[in-house]
Amino acid sequence: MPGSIVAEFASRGLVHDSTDRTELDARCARGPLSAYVGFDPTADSLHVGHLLGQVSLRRLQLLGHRPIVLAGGATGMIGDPSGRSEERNLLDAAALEANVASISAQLERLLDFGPGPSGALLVNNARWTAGSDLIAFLRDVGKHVTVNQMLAKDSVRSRLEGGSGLSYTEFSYMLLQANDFRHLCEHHGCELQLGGSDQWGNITVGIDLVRKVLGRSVHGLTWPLVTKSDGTKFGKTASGAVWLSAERTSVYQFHQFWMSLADADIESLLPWFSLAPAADVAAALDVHRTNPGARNAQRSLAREMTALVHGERAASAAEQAAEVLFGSDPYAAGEGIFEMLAAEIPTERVSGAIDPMAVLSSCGMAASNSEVRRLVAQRGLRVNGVVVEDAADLVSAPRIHGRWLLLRKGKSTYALIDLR
RNA sequence: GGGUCGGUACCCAAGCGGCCAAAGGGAGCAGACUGUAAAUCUGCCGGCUUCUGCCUACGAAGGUUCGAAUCCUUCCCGGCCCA
Repeated sequence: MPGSIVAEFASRGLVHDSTDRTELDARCARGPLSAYVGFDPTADSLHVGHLLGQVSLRRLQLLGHRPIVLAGGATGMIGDPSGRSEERNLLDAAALEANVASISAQLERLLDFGPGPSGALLVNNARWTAGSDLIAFLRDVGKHVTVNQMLAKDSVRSRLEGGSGLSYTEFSYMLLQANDFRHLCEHHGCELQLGGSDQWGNITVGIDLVRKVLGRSVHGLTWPLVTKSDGTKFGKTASGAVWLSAERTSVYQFHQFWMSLADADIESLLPWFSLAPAADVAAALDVHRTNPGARNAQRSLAREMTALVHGERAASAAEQAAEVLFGSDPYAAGEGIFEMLAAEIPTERVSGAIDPMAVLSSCGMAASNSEVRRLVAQRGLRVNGVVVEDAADLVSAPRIHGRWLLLRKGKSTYALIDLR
């Protein structure tokens, strides 16, 4: 007997809006159901902004239900106006197709695509939308949705009121999404659509369409928007989005992203993202509250998310790297540790004489010579844990294990120089 | 098409002939305090530099002037109003 989605999501504060919960509960009790989350493949990697959707599907899969991930190969060509103040750039079909392909590899680590009633499914709406004919679409889909309904959606209204307007193309987005739900219900028995709260409008259009076309009653559930207490956008750092692809965001950086979450946010983020049982999460938060300085909640979420996305081994490597960097005397660390660190933090191989300015800019520590001077003057640069008083100190600093120099800028920006 | 207001550094925004690499705010970087957090305070924040200057920059191109982000001409782009 699969578990209750409502109970599980509600206990974690993951329900923002939902259709009738008693009905959905009753449906869960009857057996596994299929549920879907969509994403627009606007890049060749997912980022942490997408992760809650995927984790939610995993959560539901662990309850015994079947997750369907929908790649918006067609809708990505349109652009969802929800939560956007301006029209987006349109991507071409080939780019979207390539993106879907590389993202599917990432999804395979997050979800179990094996056979069985709860095996995950990846679908691309380009398959059933790209070749569809306009007249048929207008008759089969457009006929069932009134413009009055569409105009009432927040996403549309805010754009109309905001003066920026929206194109007919974007206006049609919700119809395509509704049709996706209809397609998935008809061909894959999908009965639930999940999404962030900004998707609620689109989801309800789909539910109505399914009822009218297929005469079936399906469900929708949204989670709250992931926000941060300081008002900045979740998943964005100064250097841009935090990606799931190790090529775009190193495992170490990914790990540090979770590690450095604010206390004010971890209380909601831990239950949202962690797949551990609610009781365990509550216990972890209790520990955290008694000693927030230990950052135990952040540490365990960082570990879990890194392991989920990059695997156990990469996660412990990142964790160990962080421990060396933020812990002890670098000279005390074993030789093997540095080999590992080199894979986690920016590392610059240098042969021959060191040119301090060149090295610092090539390893990404500083963008210009004057920045190096500034940094040194402000005592913000360390080699092997010792403050650099003069850029020349870089040349004279003793090499760890005869080979390494560990650079540190400020508190938490590191780089290695390999002088082998 | 006509009118009008505007385009200043990463973003917002002041300046409207010299004292302007350009006020103020935000972002960013560093320091102090801390807990790899938040808040707060301090410094830096175009590039190069012998730290003294030099170079590049106020939408673009020309011009006036000893001197222009500031004045003139043309062009490009955006907002609003009228058609």
